[in-house]
Amino acid sequence: MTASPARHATILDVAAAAGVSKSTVSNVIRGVVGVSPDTRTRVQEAIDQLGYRPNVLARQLVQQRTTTLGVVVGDLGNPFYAEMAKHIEREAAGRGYRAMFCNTQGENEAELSGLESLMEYRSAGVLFLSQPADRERARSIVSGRAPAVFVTCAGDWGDVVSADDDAGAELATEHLVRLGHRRIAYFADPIVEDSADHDRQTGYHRVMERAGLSPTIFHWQRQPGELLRQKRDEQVAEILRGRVTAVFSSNDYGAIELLECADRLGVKVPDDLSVVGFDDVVMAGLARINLTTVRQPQAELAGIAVEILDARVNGMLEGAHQRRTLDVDLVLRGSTASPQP
Amino acid sequence: MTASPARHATILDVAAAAGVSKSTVSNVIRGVVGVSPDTRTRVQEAIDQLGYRPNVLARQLVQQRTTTLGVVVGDLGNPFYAEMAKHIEREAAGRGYRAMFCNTQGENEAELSGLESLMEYRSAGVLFLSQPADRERARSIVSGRAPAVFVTCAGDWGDVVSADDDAGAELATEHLVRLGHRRIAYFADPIVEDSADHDRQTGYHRVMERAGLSPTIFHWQRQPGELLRQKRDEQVAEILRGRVTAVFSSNDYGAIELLECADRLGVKVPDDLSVVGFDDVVMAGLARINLTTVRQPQAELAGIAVEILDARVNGMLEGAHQRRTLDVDLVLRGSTASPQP
DNA sequence: AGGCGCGGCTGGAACGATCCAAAATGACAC
DNA sequence: GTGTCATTTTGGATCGTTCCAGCCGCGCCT
Repeated sequence: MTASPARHATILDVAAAAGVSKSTVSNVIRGVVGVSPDTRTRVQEAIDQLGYRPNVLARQLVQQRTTTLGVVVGDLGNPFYAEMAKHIEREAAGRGYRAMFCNTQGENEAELSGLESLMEYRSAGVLFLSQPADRERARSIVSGRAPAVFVTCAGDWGDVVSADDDAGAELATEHLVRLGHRRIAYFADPIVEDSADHDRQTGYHRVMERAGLSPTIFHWQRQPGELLRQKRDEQVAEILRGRVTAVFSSNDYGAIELLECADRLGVKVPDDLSVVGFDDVVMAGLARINLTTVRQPQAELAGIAVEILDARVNGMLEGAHQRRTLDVDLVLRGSTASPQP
Repeated sequence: MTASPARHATILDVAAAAGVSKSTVSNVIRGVVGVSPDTRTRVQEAIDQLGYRPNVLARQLVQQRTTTLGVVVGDLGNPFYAEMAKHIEREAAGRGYRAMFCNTQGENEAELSGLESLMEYRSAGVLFLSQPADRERARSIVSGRAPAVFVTCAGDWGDVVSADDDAGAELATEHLVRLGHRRIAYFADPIVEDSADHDRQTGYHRVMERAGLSPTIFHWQRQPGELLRQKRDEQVAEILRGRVTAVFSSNDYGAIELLECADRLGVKVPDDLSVVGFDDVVMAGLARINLTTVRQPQAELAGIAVEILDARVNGMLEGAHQRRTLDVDLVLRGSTASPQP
């Protein structure tokens, strides 16, 4: 049970063992027609006996194409991205791709070097789960080398698959307006200035205007480490002092953060404050969180994204970038109610 | 802005552009000494101008080793695994590896084909984040081809990096005993029969015995789809009828599940029922969850796992399998209290 | 002047597959 | 026995690198 020599059998080893040429072994592996049944079984036996596994590197080198999908994700620790990553991995595997993840943690450096690395691996395509921070450089690294698909984020140099952020924001904001709220704030995401946020903000603005209400945009402050919690509480206390009675958060992550602050500050949800999120991560459905939110069809988003990327890779889809927008639903839970008089 | 030809420049293109041989370009790329500064800058300019990126496939083919780490994970949707995946990706990237994830969703088929695929990619090593279901076949696919490291799970054919599950279970159970609980149940994980679960169960048993209490083991039933919630509630109601006042769950995921059931059944935590988890996922620290749990040092686990794998890959670590066990802490939160009289 | 050493550069042989054109084989008709 | 044709099988070129042995030119020592 010592360390192994890690010696892999090659196609030549198999050929020798089966008494045929490497080409014949190759034909068997690839399942081409025109190999006699007799030879086929003989080769197959040699393969099994040697535990031969074709070297994908060599194959991809000669074929000039890979089955590697690069996935750039901002934070796998964020449940929404983790869930999306899961779906994407499954979809990719289902179509014969392997997913290579780059978790950038919002660091520009990590993102760019990750992308370069993905290109060096000759990834067949790149999937962005979060908007690249330095979009010009990201573009110059990828564009012209691999097709890109942006999932739930913006990108003007690739296909875009996203939920209907604008409509979702309308649903959420209208819900709050109908409940009778007048001072409704929008909590933007601090980490990325992405299009999802932008479109949600647009939807929010439109509904507010229609209802004759004045919008309030709130940005979480980015603070490192220990100060974070206290700082956030201060921020939230500040905004609540403005007698805001309802908040629409750009995403569930922020909404849950807000619920935390509210709990610490002794603000009752939904009695003193209504909160609506966006994403519908699994956690939002927990009885203890019970967050009213806008559901994004995660599995469908992942499925369509990989489908489009696959089509691009195989040249089945040429020309202008696609933009697919999926419908969203408002999921009513316990974090919203009519304001107290 | 049309679809691109996806043509990559090769080392020969660079050589031609710089007026040198491919070998010289290769020397520049690899940063070997013995290239004149003049030539170096000329080559570098050609590289920049052509946007040349070395083809990792070709390099790895000739070098007979890759910088790809395969990561097998049961469920990226599970926060604990997602968080571990994040740390592992970061550690791997820090050491120059790229992580290829296989998310198996507990399906044996997906696991084995994923492993075979990882071997076809000639992954330098394989990291198991969840115990392989079919360990014999998993072993036969990987063993002798790539070193394996098992993180927070069992494996007798590779290095093991895990938290001190036994001691953690003791901490958790002792905590409940000290609070005055007599009927303390252990909730095992349904999905994997893994060593983490096993060791935690052992620690639980020991403490129970020492305290002269009789152990109760509870297994979540695996039920697909809609029946799930109702079925679980029934199960939990059943166990509570046995006048259990405290539960130690094999992991946070299950503990949070249990909190859910308790909420639905109108059982008050911690008044009617104390709950202790294991892992300390981020979610456990939310005020709304507020779960007393055993903290696993996730980042350290990931760091050491990748470090060991790296050492194996580079032949710096030969011979017997290592077993590293990291200390854990009990994190006291609000889900535990003395039993009501 | 000739030999030596050395820094700088280069050509060619791998690596392990694919894939195509061509060769081998065999069956069958004449 | 020879020619034709379909079916199998094969050799060799190729993909883009690394890496090693060897080459070239130049300055220096004797």
